[in-house]
Amino acid sequence: MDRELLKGSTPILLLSLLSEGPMYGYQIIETVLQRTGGAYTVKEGALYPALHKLEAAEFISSYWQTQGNGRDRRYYSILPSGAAFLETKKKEWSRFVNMVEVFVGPNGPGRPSGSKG
Amino acid sequence: MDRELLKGSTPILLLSLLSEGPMYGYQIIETVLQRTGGAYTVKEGALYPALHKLEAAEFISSYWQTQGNGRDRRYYSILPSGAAFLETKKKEWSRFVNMVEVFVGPNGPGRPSGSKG
DNA sequence: CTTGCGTCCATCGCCTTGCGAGGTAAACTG
DNA sequence: CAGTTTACCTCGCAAGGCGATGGACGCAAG
Repeated sequence: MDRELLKGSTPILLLSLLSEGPMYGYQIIETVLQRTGGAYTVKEGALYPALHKLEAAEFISSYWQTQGNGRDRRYYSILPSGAAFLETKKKEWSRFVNMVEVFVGPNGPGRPSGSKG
Repeated sequence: MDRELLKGSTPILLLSLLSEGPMYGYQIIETVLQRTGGAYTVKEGALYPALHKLEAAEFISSYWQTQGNGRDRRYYSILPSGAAFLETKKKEWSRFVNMVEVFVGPNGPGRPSGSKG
């Protein structure tokens, strides 16, 4: 996957994931890996800075949770402002995709546009 | 439009446009402006470096065309390798969009997924 | 105990990209 | 002559993803 294409999509991914419930970093990496069938891996070097930025912007908040055995996890959960930001980002995403598809055409192979699940 | 989201999409845009026929820089800017209804402007600072990079990679070639009155235009046309690269990029684009939509969901408002043209 | 692996956090420098600003030049308008 | 449009181009900056690196803990193998 072209890394340049990925730029800017991380916040939406993170916010979307977090809108389903609190998650911790490693779990996010695993979840993305599983859901994309191994096609995409969120890299730590991209994940943590993005998470921290989102937190600094107060779109998400974090709390440490001890596992009991010493294995600490930092959970992130979405805040109301983050949910609102997500909606904005989603619309922006739609506009972006539409914009590009005006040129490349939505008739791309392997991309059914009517399948819902 | 978020500039970060745009990153990496320029080559596809350019190659797609050029696959319709030769164009010159200024014309590309105008065309994109028109087709997106003014929603998106390819900036010169992004366009020319991208064009040069594409040419250096031998995906496109250029030739100067004098207007007769002195107004020179540099036309760019897509090469076979560029067309092949475009196809690769299109597939990558589809994969990318699908990947993100696995998380944000394709149920985004304002983005009809059934309209074909 | 030591080695290695998996889990879990995080940062740093590098590379690439888009953008704003700046520069050059010719034709047309006033 | 001055301003706008057409038409090309480059530079420095900001921002993001990535690979490398590092710390810390638990568990299994030797």
